Amino acid sequence: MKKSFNEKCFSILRKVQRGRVTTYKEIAKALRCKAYRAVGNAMSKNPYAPLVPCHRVVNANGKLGGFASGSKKKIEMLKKEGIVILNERIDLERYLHRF
DNA sequence: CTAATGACATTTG
DNA sequence: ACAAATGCCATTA
Repeated sequence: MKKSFNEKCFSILRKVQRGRVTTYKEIAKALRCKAYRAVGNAMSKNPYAPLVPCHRVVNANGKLGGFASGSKKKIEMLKKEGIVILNERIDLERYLHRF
């Protein structure tokens, strides 16, 4: 059985190491699609909660985006991983993971 | 199959 | 620079 779109997203996101982030667009690009919307949807479902670091996924403009347990929580987690967040924003130039 | 939805992105004011 | 409007894609009802 072929992998669903979300499972592909998870496979990619799973590669993102600690202290690093990615964007919905980057994931879509890795899939050779423009379905960043669908990627976000997949994350919201996220059946592989601890296995997939969905909190390391942010918006393309460096903003946080959303999070099931609250954006606040997301910020805390990222900060704990060593990521510097300024004004609820992330320096993508520095932390963006490239596939 | 058609319509509605959402953890987005880009363009416009 | 910020806020609102428009466009996009896959999933779900």
